[in-house]
Parts: sequence; C-alpha cells; structure tokens
Amino acid sequence: MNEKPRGDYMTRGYFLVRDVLMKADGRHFFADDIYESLREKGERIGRTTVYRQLDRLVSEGYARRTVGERGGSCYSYVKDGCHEHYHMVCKECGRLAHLSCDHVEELFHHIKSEHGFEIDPGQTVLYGLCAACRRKQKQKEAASHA
Amino acid sequence: MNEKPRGDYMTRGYFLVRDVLMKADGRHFFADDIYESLREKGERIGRTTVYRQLDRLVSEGYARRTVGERGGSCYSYVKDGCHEHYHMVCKECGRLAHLSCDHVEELFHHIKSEHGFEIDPGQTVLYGLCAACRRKQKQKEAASHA
DNA sequence: AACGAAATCGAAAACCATTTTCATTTTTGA
DNA sequence: TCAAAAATGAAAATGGTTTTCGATTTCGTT
Repeated sequence: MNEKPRGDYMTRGYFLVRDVLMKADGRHFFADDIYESLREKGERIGRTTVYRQLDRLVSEGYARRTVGERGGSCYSYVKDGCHEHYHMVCKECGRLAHLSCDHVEELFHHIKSEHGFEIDPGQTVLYGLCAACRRKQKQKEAASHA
Repeated sequence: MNEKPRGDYMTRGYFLVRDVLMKADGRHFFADDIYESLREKGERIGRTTVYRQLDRLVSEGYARRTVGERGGSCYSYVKDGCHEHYHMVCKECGRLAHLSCDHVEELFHHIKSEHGFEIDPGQTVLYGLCAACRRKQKQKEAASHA
C-alpha cells in the first residue's frame, strides 16, 4: 500500500525519439520533423509522445532546446560532458556547433566580475554563420560579379 | 497613373506602439502586454495593429525581437547606435541590459578567425542573471539558513 | 481644400505549434 | 501474476500570431 514514485519508465517512445536525435548528432529538429520521420519509417507513435519525450530528454540533459529563427523550438542531442561547452547555431543551415574555448570562459568571467552579469552557458546560444556557409556566401558573391 | 511606392505612413498606431517601447527603455514586452496597456489607457487600437507595428519597428531597427523563456516573442527599444552593442537578458526579471565591451568584440573576432564562425551580434542574446537579481538570490539563500 | 491611390486599421476567422484531457495500454516492482 | 505508476495517443483545447477583407486614414497631387 506504500506508494513510492518509481521514476520514468523506459519505453518504446523514449528510445525512438532519443535515437533520432542521437543518430543526427549536431543537426537539430523541430518536434514535428521527428514525428514525421518516425511515421515515414512506419513507427507507431503520436505527436503527443514525441513532445513529451523531448521534454523528458531535455530535463535529463540528453537534449538541448534552442529556438529556430521562425520562433518554434528545436531539439538537438547533447553528448556526455557537453555541458561545459558553448553552442553556436548557424542562421543559414541551422547546424549546431559545439565550442570548447578558454577565451569564452574568460569573457564570461570578465562580464561577471566587471559587469555584474552572470551568464548561463546552458541557455545562451550564439547565432551567426558557420565556416561552410560563409564560404558558400562568398562564392555566390564572386559569381554575381561575373 | 504611375504607381510609385510611397513608403510607410506615419500613423497613430505607429506612434502609440513606439512610445510604449521608448518610455520603458530596456524593459521588454510581449505583444499582448503592449496591447493591454494601451487599451487600459483608453487608446483605440487593435491587436493586429500592435503586431504589425512591432514588425515594422523591428525592420526599421527601432525595436529588437528576443525570445522569452516561455517561448513567445518579446520586444524592446533600441537606441540609436545601439547596433554595436551586445545584449543580455536577465532570466529572472526579464530586463534587457546593453553591454559595450571591447572584450566581447575581441572574443567574437577570435571565434571568427580561429573557429570559423562569424557571430551576428544583432541576433545573439546572452542569457543569465543580472547583478540585482543575483543579490536578491543571495539574500534569500542567507535567510533560509536562519 | 478636395481627390484618389497607397497604406493602415481592426474584428473575426484562420493558423499552427504545443498542451491538456482522458480512457486505454504498457511498464515494473513485489 | 498482480496492481500501482507511468506512458500512450486521438481528439479537443489553448494561445500566440497571421490572414482576410471591407472600412478608414494618410498624403502627394491637383
């Protein structure tokens, strides 16, 4: 009669959603992308479950929630130990890049001690252009000067 | 019969929305906050107009669109010349802080040259805790040790 | 001042990502 | 195997934002 919490159950839906993220390490998805791709593969899963498992993965630290330019939530896989890293999202291709760099840590420390603001690296995402997309953009420019 | 574009008109709705942002420089609002506060003041304006004028202000560079923790869009006023500054949003009080700091510029330059990623300061917002909220948090902690 | 094309206005409806509801099914410890 | 705890998913609800469209306002031109 004692009602103890048993914690989260390991279910089919959990593994399905986690696998999509794991197998595409770095790239990130809207919830619906995941739902669609699973359905296309013939998996029996509902939208609701995808949303719920994504929430669970975020709270477990397996997934990171970022915000797409169009406003919705995107999810991407977080490798073990990735919490000390910083994250950059490319505005062009949407890819998530992991940045491990002492300079960043130093800057955040400086901002805290000199400006009083304590930055949360888990929440903060740097937006810009990745190397590959910068290259493509330059090629386009060069081509248009023909 | 010549159909030339005449540009945006200066209208009542435009000034109403812009004034709300200007008068609360730094603090940021959800679109609906602005709509409600204008209605409370007795202003005759529709939700649709608020959304449209906010879009216009963003494209004009007068307003900045950021993303609240709950997911929706927030808007805040951008002072002239504010584009070379960096922005921090406090997770606790929601206040927007402007940061003018050579260290940031140096870091972004380093990331570009060493990591190949070109950060867009206009899009990037640093999330964390402002000095005031850090102080409050510490006071709470101290009190709970009573 | 009046005209009229271009732009804005706003109420209601549409849209769409996400959450809630709830009856059913699955998981898991005992 | 049993039963409590948790997950499932279809459908409905939610809530922020956009679209629609007829009425109204703006503003350069007469």
